Amino acid sequence: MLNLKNEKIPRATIGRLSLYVQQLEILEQQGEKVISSEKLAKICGVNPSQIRKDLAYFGEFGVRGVGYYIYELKQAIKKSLGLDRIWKVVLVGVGNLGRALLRHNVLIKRGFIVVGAFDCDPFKIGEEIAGLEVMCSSNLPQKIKELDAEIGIITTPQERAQRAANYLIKGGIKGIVNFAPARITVPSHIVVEYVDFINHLFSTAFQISLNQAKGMYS
Amino acid sequence: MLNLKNEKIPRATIGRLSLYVQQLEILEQQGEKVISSEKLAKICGVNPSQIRKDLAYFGEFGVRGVGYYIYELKQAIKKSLGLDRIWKVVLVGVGNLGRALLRHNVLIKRGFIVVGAFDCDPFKIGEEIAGLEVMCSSNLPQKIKELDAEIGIITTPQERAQRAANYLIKGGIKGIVNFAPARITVPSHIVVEYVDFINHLFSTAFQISLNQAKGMYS
DNA sequence: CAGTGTGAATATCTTCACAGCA
DNA sequence: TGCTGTGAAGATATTCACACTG
Repeated sequence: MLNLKNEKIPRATIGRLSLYVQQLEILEQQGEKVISSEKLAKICGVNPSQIRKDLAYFGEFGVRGVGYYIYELKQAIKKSLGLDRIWKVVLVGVGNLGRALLRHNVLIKRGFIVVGAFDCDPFKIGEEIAGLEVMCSSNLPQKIKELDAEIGIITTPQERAQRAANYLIKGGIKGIVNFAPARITVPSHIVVEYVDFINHLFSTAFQISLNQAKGMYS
Repeated sequence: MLNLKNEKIPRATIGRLSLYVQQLEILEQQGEKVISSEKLAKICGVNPSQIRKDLAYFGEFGVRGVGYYIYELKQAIKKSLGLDRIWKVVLVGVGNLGRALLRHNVLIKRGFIVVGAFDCDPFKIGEEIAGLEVMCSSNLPQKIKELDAEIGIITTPQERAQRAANYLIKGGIKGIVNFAPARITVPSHIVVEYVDFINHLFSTAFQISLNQAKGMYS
């Protein structure tokens, strides 16, 4: 159950909370118990007030004069984001990227369990990857209900992304994370997030070009 | 060579330009020649003025009363971003994700050629993936120079990200795209971009939880 | 007294609205 | 006439600065 003040939360805040959770987990592993917004800010590369503001959307988790108890803060953030439970996910498109995600333990580590893998290529159907048998995409609508999945990950090529989305929608999916370089159209009650890592390469290349133009490497 | 007005470009603009390029390429494949900011906006899911403003940072590419010539616009954006050439990239960390990126043709399609793959695991060194022989990470500093790479992609586990970064820095890398869930410290003249797709899953889960709290599915 | 929580100030980003050009 | 390019307005996001508290 979400517990939040009835302000709306900036998109950017959500992205950072994810970062905080990850860094808090690392600190926890290192045996740290308490951290100040200033130190956490340094680790995350953001401004300390930013952190305090971000957290304030959800409640008061800190102790004045002390800081934040790491374990409690992590739990509080996860609860605030609705991450205090397992989310069932189906993945559509078992290419290189899809396989990597299926085998990547980061999903399960963060509470996302892939309960079904789908592809439309007959050569891939039946193959077993990371303990899952690849199923035919056209079974998606029915399987989503059977498997009780709420989130769909699309890792198809660009031209098949919309079709994958259509299957997911028909199955009653609640949210889609789209790794394909294509916009998709969905009913407004379905959440869509786009993951586009090429733009980070573009951005890096651009910034390097800027530095070069400034004569930084000459 | 970059050609831009000497304003500074919003970060968010760069991210969208990447999106425009991809959509323009799709339109081009579909045989379209001209497009208005309004139509492109609809395709990209943004506001038309946004597109015009984004483009205005780099010059005047449109024709009033007509729109934008797709091919010319795409070229102009790529040139503006410094993407009118091939960028040589090295990849460090040949796990599931690293392999997927090496085999993923999207990199080369966008002008990024991986010229070297590195790992510190003796079992992986020597293995051939996508035509590249995996080399020992400790050779990075020397190899980066030999191969003339400018961008490093880090796909190691979290705890080895900083070491990978150190090797890259020693080799004189100009930019780093870090897929590992860890912040890294680098000298200020080196560009760093973080790719964190877990945050999109977090964000999706959170928004679904919000919808549920609003009783949207009840 | 160290460090949170927060209103107020600033900076940044987005959208509007319309002048101006093909 | 239709659509771009752009200043001005509006909306968001970030940072500052300090009152407040354990």
